[in-house]
Amino acid sequence: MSASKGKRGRPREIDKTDVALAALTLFEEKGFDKVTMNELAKAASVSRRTLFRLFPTKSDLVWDGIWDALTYAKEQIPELPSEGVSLASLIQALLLPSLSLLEQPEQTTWARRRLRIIAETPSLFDHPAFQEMRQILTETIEKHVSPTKAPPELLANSLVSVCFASVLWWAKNDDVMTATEALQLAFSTFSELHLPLNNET
Amino acid sequence: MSASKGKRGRPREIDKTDVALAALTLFEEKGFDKVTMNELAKAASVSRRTLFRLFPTKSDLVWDGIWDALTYAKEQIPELPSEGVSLASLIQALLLPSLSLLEQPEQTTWARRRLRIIAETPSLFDHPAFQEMRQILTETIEKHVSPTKAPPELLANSLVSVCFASVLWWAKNDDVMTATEALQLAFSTFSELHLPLNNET
DNA sequence: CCTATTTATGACACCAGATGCCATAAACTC
DNA sequence: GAGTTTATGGCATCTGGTGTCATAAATAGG
Repeated sequence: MSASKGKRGRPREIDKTDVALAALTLFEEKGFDKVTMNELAKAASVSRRTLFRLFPTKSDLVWDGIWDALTYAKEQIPELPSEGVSLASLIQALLLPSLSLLEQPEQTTWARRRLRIIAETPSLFDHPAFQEMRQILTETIEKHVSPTKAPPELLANSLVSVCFASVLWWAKNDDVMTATEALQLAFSTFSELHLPLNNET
Repeated sequence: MSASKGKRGRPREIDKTDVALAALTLFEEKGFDKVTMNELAKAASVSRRTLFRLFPTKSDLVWDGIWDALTYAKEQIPELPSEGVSLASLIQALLLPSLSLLEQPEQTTWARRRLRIIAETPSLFDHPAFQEMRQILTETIEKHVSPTKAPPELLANSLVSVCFASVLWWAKNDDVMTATEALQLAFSTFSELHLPLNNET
């Protein structure tokens, strides 16, 4: 399972997932902010320094393992028609499938535990990978989607946010509906919205 | 201008806004993360401890002064009809007016400077006041808005996120349109979206 | 088997944000 | 002027995060 593929040096002795799991449990018990890294290192029988090498930031202990979704979305971009894509198709081709990754039986238990911790900890709401996601989505909208009235960057950021909100909500209410259904519901509610536009030219 | 209203003790000697202004300038020059609190204290001729008393967190140096918008939204809630409000009316009554507060001539210059710094610094994307905003909006939707297909909490969180995205976008592109127009555009784009709903019962 | 290389690990020191504690200085009320 | 209230500053400490260096363990090659 480890990367012992003809590589030279000493192979990894510590299982990252074990450490992350111990961390998740502690976070659930005491709350993310109340758990210190020293404490965590002791609980996982690892030195503090090694813990930081495995997970450069405390937040990575929670976020690691959720980002397959992002990877998936990136991989699907080349499959898009080169132009004239509708926003709805973009959501269907990139966003919805990403969300449903979280619902794969293999991952969904861990993913929900992680997301519930995130939902309870606003300081975890942002993650560097989001920045990448916003930028990629902006570029994709600019290149592939037929022009809309709203600027691509605004759309991309809004889409990412609504996705995130949907996923967090799902993690706390997975008995009600799936993550993809939550996202669809959010958007369908917005579509029934008719705000008067004041175009003052 | 200071709160010297028949109050007892020693009056404030330091002008908070002066300190915040010096901070903003430094942030703009070097980037939020590259400015240290020690440095800042020296630049503002205040002791480190006093600086932290004035602004409990570094992020407050940027966020303080933007939250009149939140206060305004809270004040408007009692004015809502007790039930049967549409989501569109809610947006019009609470969210859009809050945004337009940022465009008041007196505040807009500072507000945009602050927001531009926030836009460039993902670690500033969340602020404790957002939590309050999400919760208030959730409760307001539950009590005043006629039931929608989407759960109130999901709607509230999405709305807050889209507002925030719109405001950030506006701060970077204030020459193109106003913040309220940006928000309207975002929603109107979403309205034209028709995602197929897969209700698998 | 021995050596050189690669890598994981751990101990130590250090920076930066944040907080608690205590002493002091400057008003303000009486 | 005496006592009270409040702002301020210095100090110590906690916590997340990083750099550095030495050491231990495993592998490839002779």
